[in-house]
Amino acid sequence: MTLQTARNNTCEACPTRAVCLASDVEGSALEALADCVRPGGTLHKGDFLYRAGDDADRCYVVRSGVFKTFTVTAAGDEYVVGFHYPGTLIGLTGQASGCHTDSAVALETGTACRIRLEDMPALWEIGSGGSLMRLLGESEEIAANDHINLGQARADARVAGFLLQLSRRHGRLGRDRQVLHTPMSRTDLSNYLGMTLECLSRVLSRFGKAGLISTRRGEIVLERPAELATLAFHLPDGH
Amino acid sequence: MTLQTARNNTCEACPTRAVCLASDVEGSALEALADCVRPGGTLHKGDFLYRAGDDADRCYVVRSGVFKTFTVTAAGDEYVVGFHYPGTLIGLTGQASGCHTDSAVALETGTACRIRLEDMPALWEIGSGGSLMRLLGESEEIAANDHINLGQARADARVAGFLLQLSRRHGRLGRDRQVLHTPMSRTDLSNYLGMTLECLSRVLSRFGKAGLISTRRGEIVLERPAELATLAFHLPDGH
DNA sequence: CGGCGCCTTGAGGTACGTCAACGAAAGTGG
DNA sequence: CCACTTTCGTTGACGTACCTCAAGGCGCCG
Repeated sequence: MTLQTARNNTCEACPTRAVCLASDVEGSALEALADCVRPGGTLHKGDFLYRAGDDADRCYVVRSGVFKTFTVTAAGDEYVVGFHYPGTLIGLTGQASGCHTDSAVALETGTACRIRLEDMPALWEIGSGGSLMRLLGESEEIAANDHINLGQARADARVAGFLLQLSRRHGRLGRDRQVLHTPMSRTDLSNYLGMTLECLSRVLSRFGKAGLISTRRGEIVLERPAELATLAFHLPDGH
Repeated sequence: MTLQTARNNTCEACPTRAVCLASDVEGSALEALADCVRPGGTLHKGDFLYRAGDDADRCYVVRSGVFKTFTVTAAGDEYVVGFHYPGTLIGLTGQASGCHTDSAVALETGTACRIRLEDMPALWEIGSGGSLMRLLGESEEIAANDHINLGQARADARVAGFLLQLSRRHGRLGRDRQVLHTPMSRTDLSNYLGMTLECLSRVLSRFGKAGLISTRRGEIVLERPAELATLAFHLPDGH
């Protein structure tokens, strides 16, 4: 690997830099940041970023692609806990016990940056502590949003709420808010949303027939976001 | 206020110290910690720790009592997002936007310590960064647990899962794992669990008649935790 | 004692889970 | 390139659990 390609892996050249740890960092501090935040190798669909039981001596920020986190019960059942797009901090679960309690797997080709816990103090010194707090706050907000969303009795409301949240995330990433990139399977999505595969399929079919959305492979297009919003719970501002 | 009573408010004298930021800190560093973590005044039932819209220039750790966090929709509907016992970090929501998106209110008399964001780097220097990560990780784990729990279709499973999670939290706090302190109203609890008040009441009645639990005012006693566990989803270890 | 929250219990409709079959798309081997 | 296999997604019929609406205890406080 040449120096040039190595440079391309730094925060300075990162396409998601604006929504990540480097958002408040300028100039020479960027180089210091590169010592703390190490991009990992390319992961392909099905590759694990980390597994349940691994030492939790670091956490990760998604750089590209989409990752799914999940836990497996003693009975072998899988529970999908989250879908993580670029600029999302993951891998904090297990900081309490010392090893990860969940696993993270790539849903498509992507990369993630590793942050070793021992580098955390340096991160604060560089001045990206504020960015770190922002990422932590976003994690909490997504979790809170999910909590409310899953508490909704109606499947329609849960699906609509998920689509709108994902739309907001797309907006923050500078993507088209109407064309949602959804590399996860129906099985994973229904698991995540706390409903059966069949129920999710029916809801999406209904939305499609009503002209609210259209579905392509690995993509869901919001044709009428405003009408979708009437189906979901509604928070005061662009939560 | 005398010096003595002031000392009683420090981490050194805190009853929940072992599960909080001070768990890894010894000796003189405890004094430095006291400069970062300031205990707030006593809050009584119904008092707000913070409100949606307040500047998010600090976060909080519950020191005593129980707090509830919730968001209010544009329509005025309240959604309970969490119940927070001593040793829990709250107030991170809003770090992204600059002001809190949820509110925190005391469910009974209690106190919370404030951590100003500007003191965060000092926290890391003192050496309690690891503790902070542990608290963050616990937040994430609770959120993940809630996500799975709420995804359960059966109300029985959701309630059983909640009771068992609360039991584990009691254990960490050194309390009796069978006698759960539950100062929240049925309305709040049903809201949190994503079901109606009536449904929750029926489930608790059923559990009571089956001899699994007994309910007193502000208390739920787990008579047969093992049988409750068969009703809830089951994670590999003491999650 | 009467008023008021809070919780409980009851009856009926609806939505989602379950079981099952079908259809569509991608990957495999000849 | 084409059948085969596998995986994934869709659609249908039925039972059950929860939501809705409604009435009835229980504790608290004036």
